Amino acid sequence: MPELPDVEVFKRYVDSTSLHQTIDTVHVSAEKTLKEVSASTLRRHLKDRELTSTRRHGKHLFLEIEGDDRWLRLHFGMTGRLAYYEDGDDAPPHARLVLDFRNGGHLAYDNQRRFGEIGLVEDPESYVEAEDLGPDPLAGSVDLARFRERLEGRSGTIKGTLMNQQVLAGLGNVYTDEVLFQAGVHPKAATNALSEDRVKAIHRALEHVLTRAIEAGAQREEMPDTWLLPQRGEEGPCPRCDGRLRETKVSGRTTWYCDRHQEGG
DNA sequence: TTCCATGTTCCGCA
DNA sequence: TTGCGGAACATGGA
Repeated sequence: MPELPDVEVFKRYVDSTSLHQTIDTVHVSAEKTLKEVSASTLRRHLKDRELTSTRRHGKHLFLEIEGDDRWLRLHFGMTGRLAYYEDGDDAPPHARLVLDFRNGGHLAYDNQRRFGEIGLVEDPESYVEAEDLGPDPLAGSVDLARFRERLEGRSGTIKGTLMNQQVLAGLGNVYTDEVLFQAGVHPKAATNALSEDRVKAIHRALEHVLTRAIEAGAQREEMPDTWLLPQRGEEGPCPRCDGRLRETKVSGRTTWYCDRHQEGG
């Protein structure tokens, strides 16, 4: 689930539930999820403090800790999510980090698998730089010229390029398929052979898909039925043309595309 | 039981 | 040397 739109929805969720409340107790389990920090250090940085703001870059969510010199960093892997609750019975089943607020609320980072990451970083910018993450496509800095520049010199498939977090931060398997579907470009098209029009179409689809998906709360069932996403998982008629939706593998990932209107493979 | 999964990392190869 | 693509990783559901 957690690609850029999902993480943006998590960000807004934290903003509306968990800011400006004093953290009373910090529960940490499954320490393998911890990256830059030990459980005791994490507790020390969070206890008796408040979260004051949030930032997102690609699939990473950063939470500012009031009066502290570190930000909490959350990455959701394939199955991570957040849950805010007041009644302890509503605690999610695989909570790896729970913040108990003094007002009685709880914010839980839940992750069934161990692919996610919890860390403390100096600030979002230095983390992004240290990890060499590409620009966030919704941060306003990726206009067409910048986008073209990011694709320059890439020799693989367009799908592989778009999923590369060093090229652009935030696209994963599912939304990359959606972007290419809407742009009418085959996922196996060679990045360095794309025409200017194709690059333009991908850029346009990228902004549209991400923005619209966030508006839909990143809920698949809320997305337009002219999209690939709601039909993903079953070979059938394309909602945009007379073609058929097919499954294949690109860069080792299951890939869905229309065999008619997505050209260039 | 076997296969598959929205994530990243690692290894072999060009 | 660099970058690409597939395998591996952990865990549970279909």
